[in-house]
Order: sequence, then C-alpha cells, then structure tokens
Amino acid sequence: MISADAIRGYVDLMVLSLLRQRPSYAYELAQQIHAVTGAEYTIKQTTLYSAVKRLEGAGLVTSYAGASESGKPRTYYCISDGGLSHLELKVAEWRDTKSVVDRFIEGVEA
Amino acid sequence: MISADAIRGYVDLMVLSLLRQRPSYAYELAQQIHAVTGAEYTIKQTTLYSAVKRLEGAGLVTSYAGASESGKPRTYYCISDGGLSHLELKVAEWRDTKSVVDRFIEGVEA
DNA sequence: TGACGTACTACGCCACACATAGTATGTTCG
DNA sequence: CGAACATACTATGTGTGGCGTAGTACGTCA
Repeated sequence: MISADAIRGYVDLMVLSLLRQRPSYAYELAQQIHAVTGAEYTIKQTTLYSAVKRLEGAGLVTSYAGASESGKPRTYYCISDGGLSHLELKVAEWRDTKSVVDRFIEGVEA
Repeated sequence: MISADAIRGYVDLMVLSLLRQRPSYAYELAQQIHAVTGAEYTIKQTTLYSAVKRLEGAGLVTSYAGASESGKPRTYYCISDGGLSHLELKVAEWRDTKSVVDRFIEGVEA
C-alpha cells in the first residue's frame, strides 16, 4: 500500500500520462489509477477532481462536455500541447529524483 | 535541478540514511545532501532544521550536545533503533512508489 | 573592519492530498 | 417495488512539509 505522502507531487504526472493515451473523465481516471497501481494506491475523489481542475486551470488539459452511455452528462479531459511538454519535463525530473534518492539508500537493506 | 515538490516527503529518508552511516549535525547534513545529490538539490536551512527536530520528536533520532573544533557548541544527531526500522520501511515504500510511477510513464519519451 | 563561513532560531505562507459531507441519476436484484 | 449499489460530481475545511524572510552570534582571514 502506497501512502499519500509517498505519491504526493506525482498525481499530476499520473493523470497526464493517462490522458496522453486517450481522453478520459475524472471518475474513469480514478479507476485507471487504481488498476495501474495494482490497487496499491486508491486516489480519493476529492484529490482527483481538484487535480484535474488544477491542470485545466494551468492549461495543461482541456475539457469538453460529453455524455455517458445512458446520456448522463460527463466531463471529458484531453491533454493539451502544453500538457504534453509539461509531462515530459515531469518525467525527466522524476528520473533525476529517482537517481538522487537511490544514491542515499544504497546500502540500506530493505 | 530537482524541485522541492519532487523531493517532498523524502527529506526524512535522506537524513536518516546519512545518520545511519554516522552521527552528524544539521549544518553538515545540509552539505552532505548538497554533495550526494551532485548539487541538484540544495536543502533550505529551515527545511533541514525542522526535519531533524521532527525526527527527534518522533523518536527516530536522538541528539547530544557536542562541540566544533573551535569549541562552539554544536548539536549532534544519531539515528535510533526506531529510526533504523522506520528507514527500512521508507525504503521499501520508496521501491514500491518507484515501480508504480514507472508504470505510468512507460512509453513517455523524456 | 568587514566580508564570509559556520551554526542555529523564529514566524509565517502556501500547495496538495485528504476528511467529511452532500447532490443526483442509473442499475440491479431480491 | 424499493433499497442497495455504482456512477459522476461538488463544496468546504484541515494538516503537513518545504520554503521565504529575517535575525542572532561567533570565528577567521584579508
């Protein structure tokens, strides 16, 4: 089980990388995150909804009104060009962070 | 350069892993972090001092009054047994987090 | 003598993940 | 038939951790 503290700062990266594959809506993104993490991390609804709004406010995703199969309105999100470059930056930073943290824990038996 | 957001949540891990090797004091820990990260991350004094106090409050490190070469008082910190087990837990969690985040960014060119 | 390095403290801010709570419709099943 | 459950989303507030800003105090060295 992965704590919120451990994942903090990487929700945006998760959302953007999912939206990079195809447009989606918040509720589905939550399910995908659950699935991709192998149920190791279950994002809270509030966390995810505020994340997508933050990303939209930053121009990294765009939204459009769609509908579910049953006709219920549903908000879809789509990654923007800015979102794509942001994602690449974040991925690069993630790689740096990994190598740096790993340097500290070398020699620590887990 | 690694942002504070990227490293957030891992300062404790860095400090504990340094103290695992030998006792040290806050100012030196900051220099070590700078060195180990290859200057990619420079921790702020306030961040570090609050981190060691937090760790001490949690019983993960103990402190003792020492002195610098010039005789100036200096506070040394030493990892406790609790700190060692906490470090191992954090390292395990870090490995989980790495594999989970990596699953998202597979296929993203950096 | 004054700039720089060492060693540390105090106070407050802000972002992000979360807690808690609620709305509203659709589906399923006993 | 109705009650639980899933879907899809909103509103408001809290807490933690890293940082900004600021200041203290001593030592060394040019």
